[in-house]
Amino acid sequence: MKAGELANRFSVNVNTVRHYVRSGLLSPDKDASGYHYFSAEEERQLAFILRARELGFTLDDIRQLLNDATSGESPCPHARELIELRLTEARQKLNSMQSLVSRMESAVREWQALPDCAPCGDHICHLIEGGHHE
Amino acid sequence: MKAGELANRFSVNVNTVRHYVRSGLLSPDKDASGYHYFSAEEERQLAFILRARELGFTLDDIRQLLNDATSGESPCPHARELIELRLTEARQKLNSMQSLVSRMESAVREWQALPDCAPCGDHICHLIEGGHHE
DNA sequence: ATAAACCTGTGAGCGACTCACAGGTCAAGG
DNA sequence: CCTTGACCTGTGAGTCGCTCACAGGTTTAT
Repeated sequence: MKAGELANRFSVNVNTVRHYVRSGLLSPDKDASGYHYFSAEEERQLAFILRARELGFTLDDIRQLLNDATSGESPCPHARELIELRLTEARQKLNSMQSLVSRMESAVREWQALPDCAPCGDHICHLIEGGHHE
Repeated sequence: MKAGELANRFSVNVNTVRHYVRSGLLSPDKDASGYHYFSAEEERQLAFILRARELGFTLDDIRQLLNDATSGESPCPHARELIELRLTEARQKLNSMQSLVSRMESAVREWQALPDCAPCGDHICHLIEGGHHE
């Protein structure tokens, strides 16, 4: 199977597949004319990569898990450590996204009652500068 | 006021200040020896930038708002449009972060009952490959 | 024979910093 | 006067995970 076909089968951009090849997550053989040949094993490996990505692993994490597996080690202990790490990070990011969204929603709400400002030199945009709530 | 002092006053990394200078959001004059001189106006402008950043505007957005203001236009209409745009994006990102976190939490929960796998050739990591729920 | 539709590697762009580096400037202490 | 150290400068590159563009090679259909 060639790159485009594999990409189609998994509904990902062909450039994503090529990115994984470039960064060593997939290592397909090449045929005589230089085209990549993705075997069933590569296919399974791509499925693994995509599932791991869905679970919040970084590509570096995935590289490490794949290295474990190919060097005969169980990747599971690393997977457990890494997912805890990524989950902590994801929760932090989620929190900051939540406060961002509510900050933005408050601003939009407050701005509805406010007129546009004319540029008068003592502020840049009173909407933005005005509503501090800390 | 020089870069480091300004950065301290606003509790931001001095490199952030320098980044804003480099990308044209701040345009301090320079003294004879080549050092940047941040006036009270620059200071107010940095405060504006930081507040806008808190409200989810991109640096490009902020650049546009500053351009409006310096070209004598009221930035408020743009601010209103842009914040709606960024809010929509932020909500989408928040949603995807929420589903990511719950996917990760489910995985961690399920994995507690599962043993580490030995690498047996027909899977890479059964923890990761196992639990699809779509 | 030629055009369309693939494929290849490589380089660059996204966003908002952050760090590293080489070199200039300045104040304080000996 | 000189050195040390702390600051400053511009520039280049790294982060992350793609995504696109480009120039050129291959294959397939007409």
